[in-house]
Amino acid sequence: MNRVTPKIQTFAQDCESCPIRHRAVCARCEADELQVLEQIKYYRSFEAGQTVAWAGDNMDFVASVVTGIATLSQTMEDGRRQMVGLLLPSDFVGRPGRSRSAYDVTAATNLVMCCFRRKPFEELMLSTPHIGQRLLEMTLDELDAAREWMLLLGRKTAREKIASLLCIIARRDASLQLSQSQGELSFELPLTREAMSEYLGLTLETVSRQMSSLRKEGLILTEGKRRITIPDFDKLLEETGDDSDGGFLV
Amino acid sequence: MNRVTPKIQTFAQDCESCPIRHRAVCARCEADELQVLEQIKYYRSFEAGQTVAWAGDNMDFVASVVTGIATLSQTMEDGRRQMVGLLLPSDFVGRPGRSRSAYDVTAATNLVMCCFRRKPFEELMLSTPHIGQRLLEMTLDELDAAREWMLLLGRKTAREKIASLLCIIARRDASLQLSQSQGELSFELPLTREAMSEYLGLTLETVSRQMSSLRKEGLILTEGKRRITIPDFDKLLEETGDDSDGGFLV
DNA sequence: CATGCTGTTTGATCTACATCAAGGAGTTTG
DNA sequence: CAAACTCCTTGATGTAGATCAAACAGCATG
Repeated sequence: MNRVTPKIQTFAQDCESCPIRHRAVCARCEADELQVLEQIKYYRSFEAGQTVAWAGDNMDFVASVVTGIATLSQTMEDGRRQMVGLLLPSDFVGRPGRSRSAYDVTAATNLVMCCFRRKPFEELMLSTPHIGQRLLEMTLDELDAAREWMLLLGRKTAREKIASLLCIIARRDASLQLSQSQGELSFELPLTREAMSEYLGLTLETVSRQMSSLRKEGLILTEGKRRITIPDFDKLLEETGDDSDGGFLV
Repeated sequence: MNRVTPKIQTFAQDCESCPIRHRAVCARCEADELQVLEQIKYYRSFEAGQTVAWAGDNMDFVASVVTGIATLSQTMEDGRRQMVGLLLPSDFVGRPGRSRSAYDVTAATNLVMCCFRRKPFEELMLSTPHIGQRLLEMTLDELDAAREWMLLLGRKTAREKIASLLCIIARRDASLQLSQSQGELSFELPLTREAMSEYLGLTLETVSRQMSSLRKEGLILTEGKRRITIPDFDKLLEETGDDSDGGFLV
């Protein structure tokens, strides 16, 4: 009973050609739509730390992450920051119509995005119901993730927050590499301590202390600053405070 | 320059007949769709405190709030609770397909919901693109609200949290009653101190203390336990920590 | 090879909020 | 109209995590 994989959809089952959402199974792509998408799409690369869009920008494109990681953040006037979303490969950003809120979109690692110019994309959406359907599914998943995160932010301890984040990243990472040894997971942390703290509603010092504490207790192993190995995933999962079968998904 | 109203869509502009979303302007209702919706809809009433659906239930309906207020909560194994959504009249609950997460849905006040049986609703959605469109818009708004709330949960002080909540409820309430004296808002708090604490990630004692503190400073006036009057909305808004023009929407 | 520079760790101290505890105000109930 | 209930307030005390501060590790730079 391996609890790591079940909830994970791997790229293996994906529709490679659907640029909207590689992650999910897509059996509805039709040639002419894809052709239109082909015409309005273009790629953009960003270096780690570069800003994709500032809060308040009128983004003239919508995009999906091809490789790398981007973060979605809000900032208060006095500089307090809260990350509100983590964009991993196949995740989508941008919305039809106006958003009331404004987020910074920042590359956490080197990043490649597949962009679609907004206007033609919106037109395509109107004429192609299933693209709207797809976006609805994705948005509902994001909403679920945001609400899980609200529980984390509002009620979890620092230790539980860290454990939760590590489990989520490990899960997502494992879903990309089909090879994984039983129970043991190893991955490169894509976030600095500061970015983690912004995500978890903590300070970077607290993040560092909790990481050290997990390390001392043998729940995680580290090589250098970024390489993390989880010798026993289930054991770390117990530290998250989640129901044992709660399937987090970011 | 009245900052209270601008972001609020009033019922005045609403399409009364569209059961999906009264709040937004709907110019796309077509007779035959409405007829189908008519056939599959039914009303349910709940008393304050009653549970509409438990976490883990397979809800066999989707629904929109007609009158009253419902809350969406998650609970951890050890009983820690976090409210993740507040459903006000015209808000929608339920989703096509399965949700990974499970929420309790509870009536905070007496509640009337307009329900649609799930199966036929989903079928209607497939055959009627604009209903999906509408749901996408609503879901994106909810996602924005959830993300605003993440900022609140992760980074705001207790005082800022209370001020934010009061401003949000006052705004929503004002949008329902067209009559409002300049700057002064008065409303009935639909939540107990405990419910507020669950929403804000605080304890009920802290909520009570902060309310008292705001009262002592004259930022709010109270009659009994529930009636709140905000003599100067802008002043209270300054306590929220938000950008002055940040338009919260729940 | 010193000189930064960026990201991290660890320690000492402080504080906002939680926790524990008691009592009050407004109801419903017998 | 007492008893019991629910919801709220206020006080005393405890603590998780913030803040302040110093130093270190890995890298790039001149």
